[in-house]
Amino acid sequence: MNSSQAIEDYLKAIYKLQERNTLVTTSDLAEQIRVSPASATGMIKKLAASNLVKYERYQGVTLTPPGEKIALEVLRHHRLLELYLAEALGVSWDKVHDEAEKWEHILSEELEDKIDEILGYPTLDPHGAPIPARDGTIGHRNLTLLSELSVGDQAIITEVSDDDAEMLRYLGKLGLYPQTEIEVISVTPFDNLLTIRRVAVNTDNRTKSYEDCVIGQSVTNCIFVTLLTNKDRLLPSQSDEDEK
Amino acid sequence: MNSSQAIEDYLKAIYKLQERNTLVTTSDLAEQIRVSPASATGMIKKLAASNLVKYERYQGVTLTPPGEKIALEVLRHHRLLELYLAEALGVSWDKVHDEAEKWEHILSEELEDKIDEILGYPTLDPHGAPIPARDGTIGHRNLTLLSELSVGDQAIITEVSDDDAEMLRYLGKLGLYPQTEIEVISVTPFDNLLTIRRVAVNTDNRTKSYEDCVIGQSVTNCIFVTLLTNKDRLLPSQSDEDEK
DNA sequence: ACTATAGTTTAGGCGTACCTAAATTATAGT
DNA sequence: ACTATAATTTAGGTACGCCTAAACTATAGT
Repeated sequence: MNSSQAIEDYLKAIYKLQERNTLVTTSDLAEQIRVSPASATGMIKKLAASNLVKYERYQGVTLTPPGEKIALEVLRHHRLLELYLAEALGVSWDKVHDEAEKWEHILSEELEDKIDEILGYPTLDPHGAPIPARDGTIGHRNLTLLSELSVGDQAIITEVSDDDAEMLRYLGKLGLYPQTEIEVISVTPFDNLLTIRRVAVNTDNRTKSYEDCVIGQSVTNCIFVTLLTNKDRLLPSQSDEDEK
Repeated sequence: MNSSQAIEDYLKAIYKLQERNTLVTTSDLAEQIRVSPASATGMIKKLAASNLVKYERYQGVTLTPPGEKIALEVLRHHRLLELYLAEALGVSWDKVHDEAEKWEHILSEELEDKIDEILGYPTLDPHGAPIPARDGTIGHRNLTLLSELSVGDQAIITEVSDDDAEMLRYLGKLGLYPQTEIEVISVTPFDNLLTIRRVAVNTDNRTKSYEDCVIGQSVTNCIFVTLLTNKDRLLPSQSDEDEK
């Protein structure tokens, strides 16, 4: 595998963009990697020449199977390392991403296996993202953004973006971690500010407490959720009561 | 600290060569780094321009204080990582060097501190080499080579070279680890083959067993020892008996 | 259908770190 | 002291991955 760090970074970025956007453009990629569009064009051509991506000028870029394979390997390295750093070395969740970003490119298969074993073959990283398996399979998830919810919706946070340390510190302060149960209390007509009610189980393990916060779009676009259906709902909501 | 991986490698190599040779030449360095002499010259000039080494054409190279500081930091990273890989991740002692070689350049100070703490602030790496302290101090050791010993000499292995995996596997097979007590049984007149008696404490913790092996110069030049004086001697030796 | 603008590519360069081949300098043997 | 040899440096070149500036396409609005 003669893929340099730069190549791995590009493939990973393309993979992540493909998860969300139908079409991955040169500028999307350039922005994600923080590189000029001209540089991205150059690398894309190189990747296409190595059959790692499919590419037609002005038409965007798509991973080929070999390209996706490498992307998933890098992603596996990254997410296993994030979890290892958090669990074994006590690195706080806002810092694991940047560290893992450096380490992912030099992690040997042998060490990866040891880490995987030590962690007990985990499937989710500290931010809730699925860890690809060794064979390159990865659990599919629905990527509903918190910003897409409406008043009264109840949901479980499944995942948060891992690449902005300051954002993660903020989310930590608000208690918005993966697995947290929330309800949308209100939405402003402008700027889509959401008032979120967070449900926390008290230390007695029987009663629950609620805490509300107001968050803007840059935050609600970082948080992925699973919408709870009526059956799943665990707390009486404003909208339920309205229906009566 | 704008020192690239290449710069760090050069400084570390110069440091290691300085420990042994009085004069570090361009070709010594080129050989150590496995680079052409021409490349070494180029990098040396660059290091000299950054005041990391003192250099005069054809006269060899010496670390300046700032250069030595970086070298010791890299060495600290390397040796802490070697020990961490061995202890926490169960990597065998012949493989820790190559892995650490990759990781040493991206280890952050924060993670280094965590690793140091987890390991209990160790002073020796798995091959017996001293780990520089955070402040850049490093325990001085006498680097007597096993190849310098004579018949009848008894010694403790203090350290072995860490950079040749195959050699380390061989040493492991022979049981020649740091802290092992040995005696030179015989030396051949040609090629300096040494017959080494290794002392092993039996599982009963009371009796000792001995095992002999014959090793050549490429092996005896990899092993550093502390010579035992008569007082320290723990087993009756051939030469002691000869003196009677 | 045409033009303004946004997106993309080409052209030409830069810095790092390596290489080989040729020229130079130092050193040791006679 | 001189020359053969070994060590070192210079000269010129490669690959990678980035950059800016300029040229080019595509697309949306009139």
